[in-house]
Amino acid sequence: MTILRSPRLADGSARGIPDATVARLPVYLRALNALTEQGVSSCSSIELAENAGVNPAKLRKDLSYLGSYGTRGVGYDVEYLRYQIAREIGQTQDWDVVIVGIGNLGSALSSYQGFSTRGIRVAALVDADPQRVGTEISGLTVSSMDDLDAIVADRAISIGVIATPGTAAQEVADRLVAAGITSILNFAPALVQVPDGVDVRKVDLSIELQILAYHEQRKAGIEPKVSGI
Amino acid sequence: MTILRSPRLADGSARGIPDATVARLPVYLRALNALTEQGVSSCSSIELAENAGVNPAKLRKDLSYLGSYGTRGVGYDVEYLRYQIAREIGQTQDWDVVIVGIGNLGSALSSYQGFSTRGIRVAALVDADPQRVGTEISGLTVSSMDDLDAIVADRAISIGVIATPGTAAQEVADRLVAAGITSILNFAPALVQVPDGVDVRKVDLSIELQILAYHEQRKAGIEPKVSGI
DNA sequence: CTCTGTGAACATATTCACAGCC
DNA sequence: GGCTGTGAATATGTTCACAGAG
Repeated sequence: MTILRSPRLADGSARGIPDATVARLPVYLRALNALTEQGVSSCSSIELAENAGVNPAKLRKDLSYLGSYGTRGVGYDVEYLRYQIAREIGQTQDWDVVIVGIGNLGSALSSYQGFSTRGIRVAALVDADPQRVGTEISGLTVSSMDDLDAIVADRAISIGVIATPGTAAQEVADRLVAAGITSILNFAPALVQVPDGVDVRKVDLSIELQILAYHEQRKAGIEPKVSGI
Repeated sequence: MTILRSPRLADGSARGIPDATVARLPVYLRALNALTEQGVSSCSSIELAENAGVNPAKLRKDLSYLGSYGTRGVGYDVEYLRYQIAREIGQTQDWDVVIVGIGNLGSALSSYQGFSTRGIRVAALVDADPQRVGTEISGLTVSSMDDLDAIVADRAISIGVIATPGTAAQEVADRLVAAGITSILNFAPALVQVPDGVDVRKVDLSIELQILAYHEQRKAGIEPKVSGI
């Protein structure tokens, strides 16, 4: 939740892309990859927007924050645009992440197929439970929490994933920050406090379903009222 | 992404709570539960906001959409507010969900501890792979896709979770909708199209990390420039 | 003529600041 | 006096609609 702000474009190189746009750039990248696989080498904002599931105007506005990478009257060169977005979001390099908490969810994340093609490399697994330390999960050996500092330093890891129970989340976040991690993806159902300069994003599996349940309830509750339609 | 809209409060009973507020209500519920466990029976908007990780004004505005459940000069009764929010988001009942795709992620979701206490009950597991059908995961037997219609109908399930590879996602979504599912949580890295009236929410594990990577890149790239501070 | 890039209009969300009740 | 509930102000995000490049 502690996300850096810089939405105004100042001088030359510092861009300042809106958060909402940043969150969609990976979606566009995926859509462009799909088009490449289909052998499409050029596309309009309408086609790309369809593949990404957004409104074409929104897509064009989003891309306009990066620069003018299209051709008026023609559209976008798929490969060129793909490279430009990849460069913008740092996908020209791989990012190493360390996962803390190798329970069911942590194990699933460790072997998640979708990461490698998106510039994410699971570089290390850490767990507090001595029973799990030494275990091998999809080619990686689970390390002890005591080795966290060394792992983060040695492999120059800046992104950590918390996949522990909620009760351990804050403690783990503190350890990650102390080890030098500056970005955290938190799957634990708990709020974690971090110092300024550290970004946290939260994925809460229950909350997503609770939101759907809310809408379900409304559907069920409202339909009887709208008997005319 | 196809979320029903009704932000305007019309006559009496139809409320119309903003999406952003709906997404935070489960967070408040969790914070209230935490306070109850600590033996706190009353709290101010400031205390609750701290526990939920939001601004107190935002919290008060969010709660104002539900009604006036606080007492001026005093604060909120934890138990009473907890009940009111629970009722609003449909947490006074349990919601059955069916998970499709029992790979690593699907298995992890099946045994996720956080659901049961949040009104979510994993009622059925389904997989297209005959090898997996019949397997038992945390007390549930994996069923065949052929049985999907019967399962959804018999257990009156309205929420489905897609945990398949991206390539299967649209096919699975179609099957879920055909079976009568009206809300889908999609973990597959793919866009799914659904008819009007069906809600889809998407959780994309890669994208969350890619967004963090973007911010990491900025931190790394910008610091050398801001040498004065 | 086609399709991008973008100012302007609109919609939603957040935060401020204070009136009103306890 | 203290804290909620909320109008008003601000910030952010989305969509429209069209000027302008090719």
